[in-house]
Amino acid sequence: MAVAQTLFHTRGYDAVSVADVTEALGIKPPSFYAAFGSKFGLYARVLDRYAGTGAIPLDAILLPDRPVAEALAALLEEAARRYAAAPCTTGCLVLEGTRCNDAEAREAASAFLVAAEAVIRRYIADRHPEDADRLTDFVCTTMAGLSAAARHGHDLDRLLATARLAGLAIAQALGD
Amino acid sequence: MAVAQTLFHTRGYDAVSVADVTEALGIKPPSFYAAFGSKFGLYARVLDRYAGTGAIPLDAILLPDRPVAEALAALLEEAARRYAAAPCTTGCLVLEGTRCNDAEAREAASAFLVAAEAVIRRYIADRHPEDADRLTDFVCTTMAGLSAAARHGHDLDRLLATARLAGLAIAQALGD
DNA sequence: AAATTACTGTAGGGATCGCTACATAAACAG
DNA sequence: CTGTTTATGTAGCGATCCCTACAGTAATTT
Repeated sequence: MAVAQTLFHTRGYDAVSVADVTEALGIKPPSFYAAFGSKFGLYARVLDRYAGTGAIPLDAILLPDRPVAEALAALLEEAARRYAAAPCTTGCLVLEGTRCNDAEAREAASAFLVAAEAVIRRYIADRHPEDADRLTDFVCTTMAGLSAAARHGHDLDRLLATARLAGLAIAQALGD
Repeated sequence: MAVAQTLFHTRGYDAVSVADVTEALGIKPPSFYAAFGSKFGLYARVLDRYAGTGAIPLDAILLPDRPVAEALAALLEEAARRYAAAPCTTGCLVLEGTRCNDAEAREAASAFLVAAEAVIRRYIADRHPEDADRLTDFVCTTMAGLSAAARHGHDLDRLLATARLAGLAIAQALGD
């Protein structure tokens, strides 16, 4: 499972073939299909696993007793850190998964994205209801940008600098 | 050529097959290969065409007699407008092209991206040399985010709001 | 008009894709 | 030890991919 997660994260859903997976796992196609059902079946399980291992722990960052602007800035910085943590698995598995060419896989990844957006929006709306929509859009768009930038080769320092600049905008929008 | 550009912009390089193109153009494969050489050959010509038709006119926005922060904010707003202009061809053809699974096509798109980044960096460095690198990263990362958000379905209003928030960060970083 | 060139359509090659039928081997129940 | 079940490996199916050899038509040249 870990190697499959690395494969999908490194190359993306489309670029990983079942043959790649079976070779990496040292199994043959029939064993693969007995275990996971399909390529998408494996991907769905990888997404679940990612939510628990590689994804950003929203609950640990978006704390109720923390200034909203500070929490959102910390979220962006954490994204920068995770997206540049490993040289091969740059960016976000979910965000990158939402743009693959398989409709089923795309929708599965989008479901995780929508769920994360909802958590962020609810957190903001709790104290700044009138800013929740546009700030959620801004945070998620910035995270998508950070994921893309990481894939383009930006290292940790560059991603962090970008995340901090975005944090400035949030602080300003929330009235310092 | 226009229909090919729309095809690549709508579905991405990988998801467009030569059969799709030949059918859309009403020609047969041999005629296609006589005209364009290969799928990549067509894509390279589409990228060139895009630079003149659909891409953002950097020179018209990044004017020397304009405050840098204002120009960069205008650039982001223009990106928001273009990325949401048509319902099918959302996002940026070049930015989306940099993440396809064909190495040759990816590098061709990346070349356009690098060139655009260089223009932006030079424009900033002219008056704010110490901020050029991180502001260029921020602007390009935000544009990548806007392109992704457009593909995720954000409409013009949402993209514009995000772009304006990012503009705030730029103004603040350049000392208001 | 005859001959050469340029082009188009048919048909298919070679490779890879996700996936599976079938036969063989291993593990277990009686 | 026999019989059943489970799992693995071999081999390949049908579809699609990018691309091309070849034959036939149209246009141009002599």
